[in-house]
Amino acid sequence: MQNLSQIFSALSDMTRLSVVERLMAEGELSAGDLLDDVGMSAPAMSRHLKVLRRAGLVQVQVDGTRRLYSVRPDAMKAIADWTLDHRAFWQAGLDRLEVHLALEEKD
Amino acid sequence: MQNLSQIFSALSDMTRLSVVERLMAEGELSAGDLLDDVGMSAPAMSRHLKVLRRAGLVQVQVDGTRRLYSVRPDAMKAIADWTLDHRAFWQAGLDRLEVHLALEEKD
DNA sequence: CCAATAATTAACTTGAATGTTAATTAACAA
DNA sequence: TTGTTAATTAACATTCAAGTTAATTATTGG
Repeated sequence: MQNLSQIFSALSDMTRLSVVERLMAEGELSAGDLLDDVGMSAPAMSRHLKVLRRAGLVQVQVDGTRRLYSVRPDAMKAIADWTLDHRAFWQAGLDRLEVHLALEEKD
Repeated sequence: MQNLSQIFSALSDMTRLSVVERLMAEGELSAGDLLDDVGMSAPAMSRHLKVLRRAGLVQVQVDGTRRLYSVRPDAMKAIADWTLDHRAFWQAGLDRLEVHLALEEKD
């Protein structure tokens, strides 16, 4: 599994975040499929996919002349794990906020 | 709440990711405190903090000449929510992987 | 008021990221 | 083989990110 900041870096671009979300929703897609309606050249998309690959967020399966991309579940889990590792912090914080709002309502 | 890609962008830098983790572990710290052992100029850190602020990841509380920074729980929750929104995807993927590994063990 | 401390903003340099078009590689099909 | 399609790599231009030092703002204490 890759570095977490590298994963975040890969997702810091709207194009790449959209690609990942689309792959999770629609399953594996080719580089050409991912190009639809994006208004971007093929080489540009190819490089975005390379960034996602190197971050460990997607994997490729060769299918003839096409490359089928899909999201790696373990990469998504790495992010989920990180948030859950700190859940005690943000859960407590949100609870405090809720109490605060509840008290404010009384005024 | 800010854009998710903006949050990821803020966390894509190791310095900033470390700052966020340190703030979650130690509670609120001043800009000067955060500078310790980082080997970086104050202006550089100041700008990292600005990035985190604009992404909605941290908040500031003025205390005399110091600025006390802390992590905003709702920002962390936004990331957690995103991963959980797609949990069905990566959970299923990991289960499949587990089955795969279990079957491989039999050989 | 004046000096000291904390932090930010300004100005500048440098390296990385992102897009383009052109060229290259690889697989398939006539 | 030859031509077509899919995708990537090469080369280049431009914009953005991140660091530095110097200057500025704001608060506190003598």
